[in-house]
Amino acid sequence: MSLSRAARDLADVEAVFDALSHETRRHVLLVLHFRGGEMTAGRIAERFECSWPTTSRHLKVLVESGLVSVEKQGRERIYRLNRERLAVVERWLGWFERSPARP
Amino acid sequence: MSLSRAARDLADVEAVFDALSHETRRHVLLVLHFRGGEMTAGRIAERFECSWPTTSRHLKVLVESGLVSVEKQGRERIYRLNRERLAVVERWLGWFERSPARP
DNA sequence: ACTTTAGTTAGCTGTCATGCTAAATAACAA
DNA sequence: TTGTTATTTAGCATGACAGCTAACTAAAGT
Repeated sequence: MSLSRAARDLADVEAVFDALSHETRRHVLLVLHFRGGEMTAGRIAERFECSWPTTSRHLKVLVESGLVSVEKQGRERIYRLNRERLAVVERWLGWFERSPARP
Repeated sequence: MSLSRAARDLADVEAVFDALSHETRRHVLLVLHFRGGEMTAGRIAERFECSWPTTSRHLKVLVESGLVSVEKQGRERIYRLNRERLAVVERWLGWFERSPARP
């Protein structure tokens, strides 16, 4: 059973904003971006204070939000930034450009 | 003792993304926008399922993030959308437009 | 086969957010 | 002053989340 378009959009917004609500996750996205868009889990984790499993879970949240994707390569996992996915945020902000109904 | 600019920026991003992480709060902002930018607490609350105190707390979070401000008028409180504050999000997104360091 | 390397999953814990109801405040109306 | 309306604060219960360590999986090296 598939969701309506509106419901899907809402779920996207939910997932993306939820992922962005944690400083570590926002930071991961920036690190990914400034390192060229892709890195292995290990190279990401070594840049953060928290334990590796904790970072791993943050990455999972990011993947589930669609902001990042993973590809397994040998025993490594390569995380890749999906820049286009940030459009979810831009689209949401776009509502505030539309002129409100007048009183 | 004042925070450095960078620390203030970081705190702003934190507060704003945190405020935006809850669907109800995002919804409040949209309602405010489409109703012309300002509403009393009561008129906001009546549009939401959750109890009035719960909405009230959401409003508080929004105010603390700077996305909304309040003004007391008689026994009512008027909540006002601060559209410019959404620039915090835009600025953050702006990082991803900057070209990453090349490898 | 055994070890090392890369990374995730499981399970636990403490903290914090969210929801509720009931009580408090504060302005206005009678 | 008593009551009513508007709204917040207090206090509590529940649940989600983030952190940790330990255990697990899976690929690669020896």
